[in-house]
Order: sequence, then structure tokens, then C-alpha cells
Amino acid sequence: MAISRISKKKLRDPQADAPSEAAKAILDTAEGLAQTRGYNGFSYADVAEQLGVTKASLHYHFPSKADLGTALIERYHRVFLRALEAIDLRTNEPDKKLRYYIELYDSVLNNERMCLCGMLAAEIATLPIPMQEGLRLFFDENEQWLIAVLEDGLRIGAFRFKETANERARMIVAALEGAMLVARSYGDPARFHVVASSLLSDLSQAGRT
Amino acid sequence: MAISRISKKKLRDPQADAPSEAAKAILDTAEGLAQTRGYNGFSYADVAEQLGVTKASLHYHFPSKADLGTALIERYHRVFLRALEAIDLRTNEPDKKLRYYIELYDSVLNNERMCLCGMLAAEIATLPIPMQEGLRLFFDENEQWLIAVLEDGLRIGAFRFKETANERARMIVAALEGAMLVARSYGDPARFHVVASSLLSDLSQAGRT
DNA sequence: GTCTATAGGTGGATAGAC
DNA sequence: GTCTATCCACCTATAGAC
Repeated sequence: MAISRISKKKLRDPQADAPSEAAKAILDTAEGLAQTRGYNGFSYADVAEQLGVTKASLHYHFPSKADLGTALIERYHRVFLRALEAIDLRTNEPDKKLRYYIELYDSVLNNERMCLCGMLAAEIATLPIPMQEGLRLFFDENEQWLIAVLEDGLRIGAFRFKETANERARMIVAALEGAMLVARSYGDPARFHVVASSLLSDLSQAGRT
Repeated sequence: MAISRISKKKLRDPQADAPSEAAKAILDTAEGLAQTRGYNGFSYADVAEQLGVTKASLHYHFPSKADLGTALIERYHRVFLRALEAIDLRTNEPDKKLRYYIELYDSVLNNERMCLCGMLAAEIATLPIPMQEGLRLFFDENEQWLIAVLEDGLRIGAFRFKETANERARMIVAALEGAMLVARSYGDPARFHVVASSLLSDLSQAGRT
């Protein structure tokens, strides 16, 4: 019943631990609950009720809640990575890449959900260590992808900013996560959109002298 | 045992419901727990243990957890408003005001805490209605104060931005809340500081043509 | 794999003595 | 106001039948 760490291999290898249909359904339901209510805001009973099964059968697939939580982060991370790769295939223009990136966040919010990892980040002090590590890995990977896009944009003159790409990437992640948090408090996606617009506007305008 | 709404009067009137010393101690302890673990991450038992009293005595001061939660938001909001008023007295320069504002957030983070209202915003779907309303009131007031500072800065040429002051204010609140969220996940306040710097930098640089 | 049944603990909350 | 004692609902988790 050891709680498995989240390895980079596991994140990228499509063959790793192909989950059963039942496990997928559990993950889907738990993900929705975690994104709306938080890790401490949902229980096995909630998941079981939504799926029409018993709590005991959930424990067969995910022995402990820590296992379930770790699997949630792992899958969310993996899906997100694939979405970033899809963006890279769709366009080479840094400006468009960034807009697609923002659309990823937007689609989550339109489901009246918070980013899973942003949500769990709030509760981090109450989470098992492997989940804490998984969150940081997710943010790291977001940052790395953004850095590449920002540096590319800077090089070809699509973006302008004074700090390092790393610093700007951290600022963008923070602003988007915070924007989701606040927008959801008002049930108003427009609050997210104005933040996204400001971020894009600053990138195309800032630093001119 | 009706859960009291958060009224604007109550927020501003220093005579309203002067809490007992015991109630203050409970609020102090509960506030710390809520800021680090979230509303669903702490219990009356946690508060009681830290204070060396029994759960029952907590219920005397705050009959239900919803009462306690509402009181937490109310007090946090009131203290924050006073801090904003103090900034207005300390300086008239929009740039300095904004830096002091950011320092407010920074001091919270240096206590290894998240902004109470940012934390509760994540859990909003699980909160009683009066608490939800209290959160929005807090964000509204932040926004209003920032709008005044931003408009002032724009007028005297200290700030430059293309959107409305309202939109820029929302972007700043989102970025600071998100920056706290992520910085705390790494236990690294520097992650907050780089976001703050970017925000200030964009305000002084953006929009030049 | 999923079920029934249940263990063992903790959650918020109340009654009533002091 | 604070205590002891207690209630009941819910939590995570396990045993064992099917």
C-alpha cells in the first residue's frame, strides 16, 4: 500500500499503468469533486454516490485517499503535458501559443472548476508528501513550457518584457491561477478574461523605450 | 443561532460587537489554522487544543462553525481596511501606495500563511452563503482601493496601462493572490516577490508608444 | 471486482453541572 | 464562561462473502 511517487517516466510513458475503466470513472468523478470542493471537501462516499457503487469498491482501486489524490495529480499533469505538446504542433507563433495556453485554463473555468493543482496548492499543508511533490512538478512543467514560448517570442520580437523569461513565466502562472480563484468566487468567467487580456497586452506593449 | 450577514456598517463601526478576550483568542487561533490549512482543514478540536480549552467552550462564543467562519472573514476584512487607510495616511504617491499594498500581502506570506480570503475562495463551493458573500465583499473593497490608486497614478503619470483602472485592479489582485498560492507551495517567498516586481515594472513601463 | 457489514476515529454540536 | 459527558453523522479503511 506504499504511496507511489510521481516519476517523470510515469508522466510520459503512455504504457505505464493503464488504468481500468472503473479506475478511470473513479478518477473522473473524484477530479470534478476535487476541482470544485477541494481535497478536504470531498469523500469516498461522495464519489461512490455519484458513480452508484459502494465505498468499498473504491478502496479496491485506490486503497487510500492519498493514493487517489496522487493518481489525480499524476493524470491531470499528464493530460496537461499532452495539451501543451498539441499546442506546439498546432502553431509556431509564440503569441498564438500563449493564447492557446490561456484557453486551457479558460476551458477548466467554464466547467465551473478550479485548476486541480491550484486548488490543491491552497490545501498543501494538509496533503501527503507525494501529493505536495506532484503539485510542484506540475507548476515546474508549466513554467518550463512558458519559458520556451516567452524566449522564442522575445527573440522574434513578438513579446517585450524586462525580466527574465523565468520570472515572467512565474508571473503568468500566478496571475492565471489567481484569476481562476477570484473569478470562480463570483461565478464570473469575465473576471478571468480581463486578467488574461492584461497579461497579453503587457507582453506586447511593455519595455518599449 | 441565525448566521449574521456581514454588513458594511459592522465593518466600519469600531464599537460594533466588541469581542471578549476569549473570543479574540479563538479568532486568532482559528485564523492561523484557516490560513494554513483551509476552512475544511481545521476543526474545533484543533482550536481547542492550541488554546488549552475544550471544544464546548468554543461553541459558547461561536455556536456553529459557520458563525466562526463568518466572524473570521469579517475581522480579517476590517483589519485589512484599516491597513489600507493607514497607507493612505502615510503617503500620497500612488507608486508607494502600491508598494505598501504589496507589503501587506508579503507580511502574510512571511508568516507562512495564505491570504485568508484567497484560501477560502478556493473552498467557496463548500462554504455557507454568508461566508461566500463576505469573500466577495473583501475582494470588492480591495479592488475599489486599487482603482483609486491606479487612476491617481495614471493621472499624474506615475503609472501607464491601457485597460481601465478596474481591469488593471482585478489583474493585480489575481496575480498577488495566485503568487501567494504558488509561492507557499514551494515554501519560497521569492516566488511572490518576482511576481510583485513584474506587476510594478509593467505599470511603469507599459503603454509607451 | 463489487458487495455487506463493520471497525475505529473524528466531525460539529448540545445538555446540564459548576 | 468553562467544564464533563454524550449524541449522531460522517470519515477512512478493512474483512470476508459472492
